[in-house]
Amino acid sequence: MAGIPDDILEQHQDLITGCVDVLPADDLLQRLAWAREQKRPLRAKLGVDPTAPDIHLGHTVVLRKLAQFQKMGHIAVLIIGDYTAKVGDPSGRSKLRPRLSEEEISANATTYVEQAAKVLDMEKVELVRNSDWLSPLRMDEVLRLTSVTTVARMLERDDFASRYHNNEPISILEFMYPLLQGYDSVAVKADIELGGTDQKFNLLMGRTVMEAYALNPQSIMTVPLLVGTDGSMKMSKTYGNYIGVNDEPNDMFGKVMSIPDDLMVPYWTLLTGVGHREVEAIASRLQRGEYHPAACKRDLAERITGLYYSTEVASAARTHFDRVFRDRDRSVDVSETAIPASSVIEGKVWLPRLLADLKLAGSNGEAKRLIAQGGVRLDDVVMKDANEELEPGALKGVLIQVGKRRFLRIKA
RNA sequence: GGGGGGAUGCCCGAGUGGCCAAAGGGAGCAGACUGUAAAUCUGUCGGCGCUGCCUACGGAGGUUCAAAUCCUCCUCCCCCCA
Repeated sequence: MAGIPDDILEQHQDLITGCVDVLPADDLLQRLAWAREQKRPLRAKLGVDPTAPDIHLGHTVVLRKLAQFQKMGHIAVLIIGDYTAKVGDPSGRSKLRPRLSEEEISANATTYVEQAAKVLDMEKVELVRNSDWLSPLRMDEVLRLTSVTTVARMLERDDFASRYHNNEPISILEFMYPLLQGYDSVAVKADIELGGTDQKFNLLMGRTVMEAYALNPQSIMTVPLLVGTDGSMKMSKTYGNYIGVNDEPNDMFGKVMSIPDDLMVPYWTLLTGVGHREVEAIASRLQRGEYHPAACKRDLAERITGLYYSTEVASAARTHFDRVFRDRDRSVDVSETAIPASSVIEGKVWLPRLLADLKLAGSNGEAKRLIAQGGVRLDDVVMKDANEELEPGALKGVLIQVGKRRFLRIKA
């Protein structure tokens, strides 16, 4: 690349690390160089629909990418899709999305911004809502939008195509979504739009729309979808395989520890902000057996926890984890509770009911199964009899353990 | 507008009158093992103090000793033709 300064090349390398697509080829590099020459920052757009109240680490992957632009002096344009949330993005969906109410959307938007602040410098973010420009659109403008593409092109898209072929519903409304998202790019005059790989179609549609509006079509960058703690499906609250940015430190640490080993390197790459050279070093040391997987995962968990809390808290979470799970030290801070009145019948406490009442089991039946499987301990003694009747007095101060990680102490 | 197909447990998906609380897989949970809440293996997986009872196979009725399975109507979805 003649005439492009080394530090721009280095910035470019940093930006594309972790990305799946950066299109068109070299466009980003040209823009970075141009921005340098013109002393004008680029406008990097990220649109998010406030469809869920909590954000998890999966959402932070693209936020971190946006934050990188921000750190390089470019403008992070964060669009809250309060209008598009009502339409519902069909991306990756096999079903129609439920439409959200205004109240839900606005509440979600608020918490989203709060949580995004853990990754982005919100002081410098250009924060806008797309209802500002989408809501007043006139019908003739909408029709102009619908004419920029064709049904055939819409149906090229994977999720539409598969739904179409699997006899699953696609509403016309859903066709509007990519067009509206593209119109957002027109409204904010985006140089670059970021998104997950599932957004590729929408991002490319943004280029089509921008062209139709006589704007220089944006560059697009996609980041991988983060695989959740189960190791197979994308991280999502509905799959229950997520790590929330608001999770308690011990929980966050523990959840990272529960990921399959194969996920360690992707997590280092996408979630830690650690440079790509360092990640490569970690990966090769792991592969050569110079870095113990358990140690690597602890370091990862500590690193991630530290990004959302202080390094002291993260280190405490590590110590806590080691004591409770590795060293099986039961004596650490376990919450205390009284015996619920509903558990005491005729002066006796029937163990399965107690476990169910304390939410340590979903039902009496489940509690009985847990006992039968040897998963219930009272003060470290495995309980074997599901019909155990206990005196309330004898339970005072007793540590109840269900499975490996659920503990509760009865108040003395 | 006409014709045809479909809706099953958290998810996917078998089941076309009794042996069905419903195969199989996934997720979840537990145990063993360990490097950890990885991996692997085993068990479990609607509720009820449970050799039985209750609730459940889109919704409401009906037939039958007996219905996820048959009939009627309704809701929603898909396909084909126009």
